[in-house]
Amino acid sequence: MDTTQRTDQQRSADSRRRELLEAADRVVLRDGPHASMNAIAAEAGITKPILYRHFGDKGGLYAALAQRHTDALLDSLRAALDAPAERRQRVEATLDTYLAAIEARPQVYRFLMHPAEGGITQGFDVGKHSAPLLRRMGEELAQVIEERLDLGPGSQQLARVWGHGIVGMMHAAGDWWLGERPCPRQELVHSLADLLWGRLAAADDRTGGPGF
Amino acid sequence: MDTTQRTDQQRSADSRRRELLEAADRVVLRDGPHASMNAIAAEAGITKPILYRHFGDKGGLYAALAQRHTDALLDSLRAALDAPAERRQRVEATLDTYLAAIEARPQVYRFLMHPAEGGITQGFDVGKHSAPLLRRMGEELAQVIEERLDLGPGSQQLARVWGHGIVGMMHAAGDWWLGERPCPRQELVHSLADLLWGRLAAADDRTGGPGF
DNA sequence: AATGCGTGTTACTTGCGGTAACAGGCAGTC
DNA sequence: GACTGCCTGTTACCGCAAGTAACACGCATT
Repeated sequence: MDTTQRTDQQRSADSRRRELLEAADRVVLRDGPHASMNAIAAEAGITKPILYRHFGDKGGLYAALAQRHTDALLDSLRAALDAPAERRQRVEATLDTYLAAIEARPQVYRFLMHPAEGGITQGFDVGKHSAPLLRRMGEELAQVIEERLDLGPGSQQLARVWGHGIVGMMHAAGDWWLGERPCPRQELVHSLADLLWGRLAAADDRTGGPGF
Repeated sequence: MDTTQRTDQQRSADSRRRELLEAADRVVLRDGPHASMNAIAAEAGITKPILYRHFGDKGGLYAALAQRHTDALLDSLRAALDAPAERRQRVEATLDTYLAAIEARPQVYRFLMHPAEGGITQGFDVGKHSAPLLRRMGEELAQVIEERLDLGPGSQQLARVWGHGIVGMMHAAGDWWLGERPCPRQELVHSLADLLWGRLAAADDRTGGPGF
């Protein structure tokens, strides 16, 4: 009766959305975040208004697109973070997972980090302007840190600061590395882990006066 | 007469640019990075083509605008970094300077971090998509680290990784903090410095299994 | 047969970046 | 004094992309 019919229609509606998202994905990965709605519609074999009916506006489409990739990346990172190993091993594995991901698919990475080119964000939200991916990674890492480490009083606050800070470190270093490729990935991972392991504080001053 | 006239005209040519930049500054700070060229021209009391004659395109205007603010911020950071004090004191002072700056003028901060909304960047430059401010801060910090610290072999590479990494940490944590204001600035500074001082590596596992 | 409803279309509006093409003031030159 | 170049300024336009009616077909339900 209605149920079967409705289910069919529902599924068609859902899978249509998927198809549209995949078409959008192809276009965005080919043309960059500046891909026009017309281009995406053409790739999907349809016209603009359908996209707008499904996703509201360009921001909605881009948000849906970003969520897919963000979810996928976060899953990999969680796996690396949950592996049974020493703490430093886990940190390095997580860094390496992230860097391998952005190395393998730089276009996806670039798209995820520049969501604002799609969504308008008219209200001038000071702060919170970072890519949602960064925020989500920061919060996830904060949660893991707070669960596993004994940081004394104020541990929750501290864990969140560290979560966002470490993610930012990873992001900025990765972005720079991706642009200049100054060293192999493993070396970058090791250098960053060294930084987190306090080698900055432990280093000796250079000869001549009080050091940095 | 001639001289005064000529001087007037010359200075008008030079300072015209400054006036336009200041008008653009007002509009961007009021309306956000989405300010239109028409709006900027109106604020300056002129019309669009003049802006284009002075700055080429919107990206040029925004670049000129960004450079002013970036230079100013970098000057403050250099001052904090060069102050005569212990290493940890300097690190904290630099973090605090940066955070105080973004706290005091969040609109400037937001504008500096979103340059891509102005310039088109059609060619899909993977990597190098970060705000120029981040890159410049990273490079400056790398230079200071390499000058002052004895890091053994590969010190230059390591210093650059750390420079960009630390800047990214500061940026991401600052962005998150600016959005949520979960704690006073001084506490954030202290937490980040602790992170750089290896407290992550030194922390004990929480009871129950191998820690993070 | 008639009624919704979901899917699709064409054709339009609005707004922005960017660009001619033209108009006036004010040097210096014959 | 008239002529030429240059700088500043204008109006009016092009192209393009986001977003929106308004209309049209297919198809199950009544």
